[in-house]
Amino acid sequence: MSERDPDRAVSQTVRAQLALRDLILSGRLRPGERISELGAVETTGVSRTPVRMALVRLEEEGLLEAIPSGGFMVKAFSERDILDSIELRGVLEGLAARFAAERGVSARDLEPLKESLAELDQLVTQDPVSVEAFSSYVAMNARFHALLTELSHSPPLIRQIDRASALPFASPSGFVMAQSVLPEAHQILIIAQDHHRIVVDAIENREGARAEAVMREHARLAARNLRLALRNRTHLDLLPALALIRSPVTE
Amino acid sequence: MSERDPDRAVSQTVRAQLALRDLILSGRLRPGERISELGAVETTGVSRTPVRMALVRLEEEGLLEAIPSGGFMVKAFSERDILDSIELRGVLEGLAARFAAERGVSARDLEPLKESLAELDQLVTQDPVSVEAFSSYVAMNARFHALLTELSHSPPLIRQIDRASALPFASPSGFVMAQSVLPEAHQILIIAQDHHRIVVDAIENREGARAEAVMREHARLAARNLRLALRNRTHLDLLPALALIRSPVTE
DNA sequence: TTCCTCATATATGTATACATAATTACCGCT
DNA sequence: AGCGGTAATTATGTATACATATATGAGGAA
Repeated sequence: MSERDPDRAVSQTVRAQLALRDLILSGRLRPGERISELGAVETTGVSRTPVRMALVRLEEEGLLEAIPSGGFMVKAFSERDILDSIELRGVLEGLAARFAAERGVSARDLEPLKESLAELDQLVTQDPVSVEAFSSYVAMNARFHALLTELSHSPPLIRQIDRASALPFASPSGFVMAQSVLPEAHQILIIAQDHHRIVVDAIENREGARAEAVMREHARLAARNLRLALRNRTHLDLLPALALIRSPVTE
Repeated sequence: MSERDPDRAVSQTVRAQLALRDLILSGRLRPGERISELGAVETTGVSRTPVRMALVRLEEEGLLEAIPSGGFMVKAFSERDILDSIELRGVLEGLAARFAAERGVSARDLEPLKESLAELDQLVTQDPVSVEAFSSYVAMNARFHALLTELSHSPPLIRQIDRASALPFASPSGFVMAQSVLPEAHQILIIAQDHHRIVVDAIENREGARAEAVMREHARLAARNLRLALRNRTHLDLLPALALIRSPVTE
């Protein structure tokens, strides 16, 4: 009853979850910092019950860690943790691609993936890729990966991939924006798109091992992007997820 | 204030979670059935708040599914879902074994795994394996898999494996008890133990690909056990997890 | 000065009351 | 007799009040 019209659409729990996630990823809540329920109530404007729900969900999401004595703290990640999360996602996406290849995909189901591939081609072929192009690349890339995952037709696997990709630095598009300011940008984009093309081809020809291997290697591009971005320390602001890293990157 | 001494140790939330999980796995709550919060309050004896917490956690655990209009229902699994979950666990454990092999494990860290291996040997070498032996095999097998997972030294991966193994039919020991009444029991046990031995050897010699491959194949033993158990329809009561399966096995 | 203890305060865990949305049942109409 | 609409009931989402456990600070004694 206390709500105005514009907010009525989403639940208080979701609103609290979004607000807290934003606070964490933006770095305003530092890794290791304890999250006060009362404080969260003040900043989010909702009561303790939905705040607690949101905290539990964020813990399952991997952004928070339960404190043994009670409550939650912001999780801290090492660079190794991030690289492992990327490798993990690659392994899972590799399994999805192998399932799709081994089990076969109807031409009708493969259609959307090929369309997505063609859309990506449009972007990659322009030589100086504009920053706006990178933004839309992020969305289209996410769509390609989502479609590919679905082709596994395996709900348990899709669920696990979603969970693994929930951490922003592990998502398929996690470090794409870092490319936009790197000299190697265009090369990496071309290679990534080649991976996309190969995996579609492998699925179509039911080459399971090939599809799996290329998706694993594809994920490692994200690891390369991360390392490159950490070398040239500039433009780390493009990667809010790095606010969660343990020691080095805090400005 | 309302608690007696013996119960004070665990929180109401955990108690509700355990009670509800037991209700689900025992099949008293059927797949697809909506879980009434009020009903859960009556059966568990705790109030709505911890019940809701438990429901959220069980959803993240994979046993419940959120209903769009609100509330939760018991999740239903197909036989394919179960087989995929097993394959998924194998892939993740394979990654853990590969990490351990590639990154190297100190002799001191490998010691507990070798001890666990030796303990398992003791059991496997008796020819007619007693039913009690199978029970302790379940615990020792779980320990071996947990130790192996830890050797990856990768918190994100360990976390994902724990999540994947949370579903009872996907856990490393999920279908071991089914073996106890199967004629092929001893053979499968011997093969499984050989896998254990090989993965330790592969890790010790830093053979990443071999370690990964054998753990994948190892998980497929569980799939074989499942299929065998579903053929000889006897003793399905040893596998309470199958209460979650969609169509066939409901008595 | 330092450490231990006790008291106070604040935090989380739990219970319940209230409001709103959804589902169901019943009645009327076609 | 079947379908649709409305009302009533029940369910979930939210807020808050209460109890308990933990953490912190102050005071006293060694």
